[in-house]
Amino acid sequence: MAKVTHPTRERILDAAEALFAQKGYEGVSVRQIMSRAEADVSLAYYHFKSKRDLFDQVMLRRAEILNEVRLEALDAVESRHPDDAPTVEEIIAAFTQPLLELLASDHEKWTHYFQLIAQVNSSPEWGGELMTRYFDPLVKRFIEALRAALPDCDDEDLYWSYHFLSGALTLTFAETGRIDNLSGGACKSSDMSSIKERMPAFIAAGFRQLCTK
Amino acid sequence: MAKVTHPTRERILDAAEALFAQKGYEGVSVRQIMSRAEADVSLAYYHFKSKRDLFDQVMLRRAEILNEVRLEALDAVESRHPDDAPTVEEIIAAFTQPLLELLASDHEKWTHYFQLIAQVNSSPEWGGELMTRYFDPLVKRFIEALRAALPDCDDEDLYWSYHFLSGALTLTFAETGRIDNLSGGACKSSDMSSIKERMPAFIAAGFRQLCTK
DNA sequence: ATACTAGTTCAACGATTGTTGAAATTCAAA
DNA sequence: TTTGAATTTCAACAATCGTTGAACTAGTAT
Repeated sequence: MAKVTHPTRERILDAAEALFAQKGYEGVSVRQIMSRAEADVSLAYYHFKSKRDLFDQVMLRRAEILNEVRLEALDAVESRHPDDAPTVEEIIAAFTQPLLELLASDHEKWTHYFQLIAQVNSSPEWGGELMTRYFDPLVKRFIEALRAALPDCDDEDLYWSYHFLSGALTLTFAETGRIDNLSGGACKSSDMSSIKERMPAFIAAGFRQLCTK
Repeated sequence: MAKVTHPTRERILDAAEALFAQKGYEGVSVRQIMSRAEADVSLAYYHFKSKRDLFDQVMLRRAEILNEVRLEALDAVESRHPDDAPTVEEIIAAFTQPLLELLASDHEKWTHYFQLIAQVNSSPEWGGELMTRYFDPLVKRFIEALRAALPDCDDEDLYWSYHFLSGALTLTFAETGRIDNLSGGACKSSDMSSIKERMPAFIAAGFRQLCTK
């Protein structure tokens, strides 16, 4: 299933991903990317149409993987409930747990990607369009699952709840070091087990509060 | 109390704020800023030391105001509870309500500022340091108030809960249009009364879930 | 050996970047 | 009216930007 892609192309994507995540799209030059990829500048324009195309391919590469594993996780939860609906916690966990597993498989690269996503998500220029383009079909499936777990919930409450989830999630996985500073070291951005224990519970409680009764 | 500042300086700050919010620090040139401010390029370096200094002053200008009004809101809530502790909802509302009031006073400029904050907050390069620099003292006061409202809560749960709040809050006030797209128009990013009704309830429920017992 | 293609290198383009020094202007104080 | 400081304009600097065309190499198929 894994596509056969050129190794140089992958190196360029990795370098671009890391640098875009750190400094943002405009904060990085094609030359910096190609220097990190240890390849000539013009190779960027052999493998990609433009800087913007390179950025889009960075976004797309892991979005496909992420959507796939999240979908599997949701399917798994639903097949465990052939009759009744899964709980809110189970659905939220199916939404977040795959991120933790991907991080465990290759922390560095996936961290870069999640940092990039966090910045894209909160950018007024790109947030609305790009997140929609890459993640909407999957997100809509999750929202449908949540609707089933929360009968009598109206759409507005559901969408706003998901929006709050989205903000909390993207910031948390961006590992900005903010919580490390704020807590004086008591909490660590990179402490994934802390996140796993707390985020689904916190978010599920919010959903229930807003979407019940 | 309002400082006497040069009108040109304010115009530059407004222009920079709007453009930084839209395209990010590196996505905007000093020339673009000064063009929007309708002033000569070199005036930027008369009123500010550098592009980076201009950025810092953009951040600082409204941070001072924001910290002030939030502190007043927290004081007001606490003085309404001379004996017992305020509820979690009241504290969260004191944290979010001032943003709504500032938006009501000058929607355009404060929206730009909140968009900027959202991007800074989720940037791995700046998020940790800048948010700490500009908002830590106030945030720590809110966390102390929350601790009083949530006895037996340990620090880790408290800090992680605040972190989730921070992500949800900054994304929501960035008005990226994401929820408009996702909901097919059922929800609007700019619908402040929807936010007012839902965010404190959602967040407070999360705090209680994590920080109770 | 020849031809062809995919991959790579080198050098350069016009445009734009942040920044600066000096000259010109404005305007209140002396 | 003259002085002097605050503000603004103009022109330019070296550096870097995204992008491109032409030449070169490597490897495969004829």
